[in-house]
Amino acid sequence: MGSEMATVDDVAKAAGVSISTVSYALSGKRAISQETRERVLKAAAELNYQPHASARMLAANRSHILAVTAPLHADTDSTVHMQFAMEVTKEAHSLDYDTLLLVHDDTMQSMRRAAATALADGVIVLDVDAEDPRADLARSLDYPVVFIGIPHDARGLICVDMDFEEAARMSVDRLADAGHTSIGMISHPRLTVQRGSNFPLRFRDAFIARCTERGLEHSVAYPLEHSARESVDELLTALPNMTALVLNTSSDVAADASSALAAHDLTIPHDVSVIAAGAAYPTHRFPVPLDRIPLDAEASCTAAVDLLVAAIDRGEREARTVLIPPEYQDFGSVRAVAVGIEKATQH
Amino acid sequence: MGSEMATVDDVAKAAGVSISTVSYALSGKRAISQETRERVLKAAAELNYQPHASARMLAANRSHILAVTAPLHADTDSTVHMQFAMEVTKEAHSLDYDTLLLVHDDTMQSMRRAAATALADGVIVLDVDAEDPRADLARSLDYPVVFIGIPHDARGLICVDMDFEEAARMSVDRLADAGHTSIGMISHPRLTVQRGSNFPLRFRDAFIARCTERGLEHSVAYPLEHSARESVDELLTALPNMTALVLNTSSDVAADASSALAAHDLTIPHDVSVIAAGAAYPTHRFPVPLDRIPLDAEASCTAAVDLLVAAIDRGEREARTVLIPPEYQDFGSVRAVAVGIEKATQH
DNA sequence: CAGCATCGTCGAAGCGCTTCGATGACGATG
DNA sequence: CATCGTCATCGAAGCGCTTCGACGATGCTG
Repeated sequence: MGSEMATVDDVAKAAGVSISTVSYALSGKRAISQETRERVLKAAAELNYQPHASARMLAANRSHILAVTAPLHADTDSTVHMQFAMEVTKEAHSLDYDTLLLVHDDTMQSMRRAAATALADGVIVLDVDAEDPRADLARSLDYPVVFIGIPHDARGLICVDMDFEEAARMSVDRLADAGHTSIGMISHPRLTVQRGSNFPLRFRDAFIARCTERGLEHSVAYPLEHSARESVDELLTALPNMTALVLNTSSDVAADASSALAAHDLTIPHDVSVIAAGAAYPTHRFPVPLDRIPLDAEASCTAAVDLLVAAIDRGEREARTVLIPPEYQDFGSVRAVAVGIEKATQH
Repeated sequence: MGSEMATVDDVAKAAGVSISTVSYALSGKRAISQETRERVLKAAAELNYQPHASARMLAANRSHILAVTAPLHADTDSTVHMQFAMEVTKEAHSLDYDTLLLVHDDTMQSMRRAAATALADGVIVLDVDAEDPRADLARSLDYPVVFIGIPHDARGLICVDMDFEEAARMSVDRLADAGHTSIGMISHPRLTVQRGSNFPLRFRDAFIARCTERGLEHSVAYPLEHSARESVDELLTALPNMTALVLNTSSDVAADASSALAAHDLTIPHDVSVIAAGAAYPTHRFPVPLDRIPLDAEASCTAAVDLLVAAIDRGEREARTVLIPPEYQDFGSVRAVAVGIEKATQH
């Protein structure tokens, strides 16, 4: 076990062939006779040969490492990013890549370093802002980069993200189809939105557009911190007849929604139907479980890593944006409103 | 920016010195005249020279990469591990190391590979079980490994962990000093404990020992899933006079504690004083904020990385266990019991 | 002033691997 | 039977860096 690490030379000697033959037999990059290959494989196995990573990197000019950058905003929910980092790692592993974690204040510099020193073969960018400076960096770098999230100016970039617009439409449609005509929405905490995180805006705009399209009363609130209370108050002022609530917000705020509604003597789903859309956190264990359109880390990360590896291994670098279709999970927090009765009471 | 990457040769030519002089000037491993060094530094800066990572690794036989292994137990709270992974990464960065994320079912193999291919210079092991097979692996490997968590057989290993025993004692003392005489404890979910995670046992045993020592009534419950309800029921059956509760459990269960107590018409801290000990999650935003002895990822990770780097760079490989002293955070969930009155009512 | 450290620099030998071009053996071709 | 293409293998040239030993120059020492 501890015995000195075996090298290609050792394998070559043991198999009675040259070094290059060993290399070709193991990589399959040139034809090698069945017989010789088997001899090499056997020798390699017996010596427990493992190619020296840096030697391989240097010679092949490829590290088989992907870098994952996650900036550390104070307001950012780092557990979400880490979930993404994990999914990236899993998918990368299945494609024979390792992942390097780059979590520094200065993501730009990390990215530049990873590229300049050839430490990593490519980069996955997490937590993308609308005006993310890493977009320009990526364009200038001539180096494979895939964004999970979509910056405002996505020209020339490869991006993957959940289809937040579709998720918003799906939420509105679900509620409208159930007869709701006055829908509130709680967005992400003000700070996140102000910083210019991209997806809250996309979701909100699509929400408003769809409500307008379907002729629904609507209003959007931005919570201040970790509580939903003020937002619910706001919404009920703006929409006294509100019977439905769409949450596209942080875990804290979503968890607080039912008690915030309870403060107004409203219960889910009897008085208010609720959907948590783009939720990275589970909602089925909330005191009142909520219907959910999950932010599916696995789907996004798988797609992103596949694209990145394609860019590295097969040179597929054309810009493109891949949207992951949302999926609706029903936990019973949306209730149909009897339209006739509703109308009757209003008249 | 995009221009072809500069190499030592380029720098050497630009500075009018030999390659080795450049290397020594940059590394400082041999004396170089002030004047020459400045010339080299200037040339390097102008060419934006960044040493090629794999070349450096190969020549120096050191990758400047640390591996972080986090096995993926289904029952495990991966966000906690990821928090640790992040802290490790931050500290590693400050010591000029990068971190590779190894999150596979087969942690053993990952570790072996990292060592055998010299991909990483050392490994940080997270989520350590009492009977963790990685302990034996580490002993057999002659390779720097640091455990965050303490396996049952820690001989020959370098381990870092929070001092759970001390945290348990601290909790008991706090409550006992406040006059409580009947203390319940909710441990980690049954599955975690059964799997042999190490720290729940250490905490529980120290809790029991201290209670016994101070002559306090006590009982321990193991929740089944994510709810505290059954555990609270159990404890109140075992300890009808219970006035204090120590939580050393998962975030879900801890968050549920106040409502589980409320079901018995008990409020915190009026009827029951509560301490969350060894909590990786924040408790001050709970409906009722809880006193907390945090599981301080930063402290453990900093210590662990420092030890690992010492083992790598300075060969300090002697076995040792470093315990991080716990720290008490008061959020008002512990209330003093007037002993005289208590006694009076009992008589 | 011969003898000896010390300092600053250079050249060259690798680190372990990949990969290109060359070579020989062999059967197929005209 | 000379020629050519294929197939399997080998040798050698790097990849970009670190590091060891050597060497001239300089400054001390006795």
